[in-house]
Amino acid sequence: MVARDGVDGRQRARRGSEPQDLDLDVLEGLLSFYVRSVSYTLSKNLDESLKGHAVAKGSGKITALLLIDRHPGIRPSTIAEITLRDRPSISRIIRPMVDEGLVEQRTSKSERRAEELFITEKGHAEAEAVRAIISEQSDAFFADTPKEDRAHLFRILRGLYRNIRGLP
Amino acid sequence: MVARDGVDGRQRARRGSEPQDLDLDVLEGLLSFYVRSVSYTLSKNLDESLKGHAVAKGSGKITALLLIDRHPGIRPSTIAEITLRDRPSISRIIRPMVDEGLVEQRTSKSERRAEELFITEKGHAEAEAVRAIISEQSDAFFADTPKEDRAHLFRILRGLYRNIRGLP
DNA sequence: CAAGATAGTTGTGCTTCACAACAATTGGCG
DNA sequence: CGCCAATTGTTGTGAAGCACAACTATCTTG
Repeated sequence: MVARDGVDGRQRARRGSEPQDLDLDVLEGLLSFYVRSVSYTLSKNLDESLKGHAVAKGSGKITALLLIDRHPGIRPSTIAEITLRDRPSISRIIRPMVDEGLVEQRTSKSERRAEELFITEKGHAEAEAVRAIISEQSDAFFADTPKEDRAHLFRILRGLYRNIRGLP
Repeated sequence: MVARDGVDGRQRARRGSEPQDLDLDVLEGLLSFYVRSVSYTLSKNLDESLKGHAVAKGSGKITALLLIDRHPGIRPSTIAEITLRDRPSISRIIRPMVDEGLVEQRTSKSERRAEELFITEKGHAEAEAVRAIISEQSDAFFADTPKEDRAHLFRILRGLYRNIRGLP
């Protein structure tokens, strides 16, 4: 019923089959499709905006930087839990940040297995800059979206995240 | 102030440093963090539910299957536009589906560069099965979310997607 | 002190995805 | 008609994200 052609002789006008008018409701139930699209676009935009910014490329680095900035002494395994990644991933995310002098790593006194992470001055400045860019980019992304929808979206997504994590 | 320990002698109870009570509002503005978390969890769940189901592993295959099922004659490049992927990705997604007999590929009569994709009976059955599983899994995912929030989320995400695509 | 659990690291491989390059085909314009 | 640019699908190649296994060091428990 949809996107059919040829029979009615409109072969020539079909230039790319105009994907606009395709029945996207096919994917109605496919939440993951829309979520993926938004997620993909957001992180691509972010990578673009942060080009050259030490933590560019990879939402993992950004999240880690912000977490360490606001939670001095946080441990890698905690970051792993929060970001739904495993410990090796966090380890590989943090090492370059230490190498670049954004973060300092000290073994905990009370538990010498654990490492405590602290932001450096350079790292803090970077975190501030990143926060500004994120905010700006977020505004641009939502330019055509009503403010209340934006608030809704945040609230709902945060709720889903808490469910995923098993938080109250 | 957060995640501190040792001083008060509660070393034993610190099992994982209780990341629950961390101030997640740090990431308030970081929409991409929540979106990534939800996206990641959804596709992981989906992969799990679809284990063994031909189109398991990869939202790309699922989307392609459903699109071809509902839009006979759709072309790979159109699927690429819709799913925000590039043509090589779609090519590599579709070939195994053709090999497994889910999809048939015929070169268009009016434009011999283009391939038109059609669902086979086997593919249609698979699409139906996949739709059922998706719906089921979506219900489970939203079990603790108010119905209206779910509707909101769909509407807002669809709007953002349309913005991304430049659709009206 | 021995056994098991935990924190962080390193090794390795899988999956996703983009960019570049290519052949085949089409359309436009002299 | 004939050449050139654009488009469709494909293959080559490499980068990035991420998981699982395995290892060392440390801590807890019996």
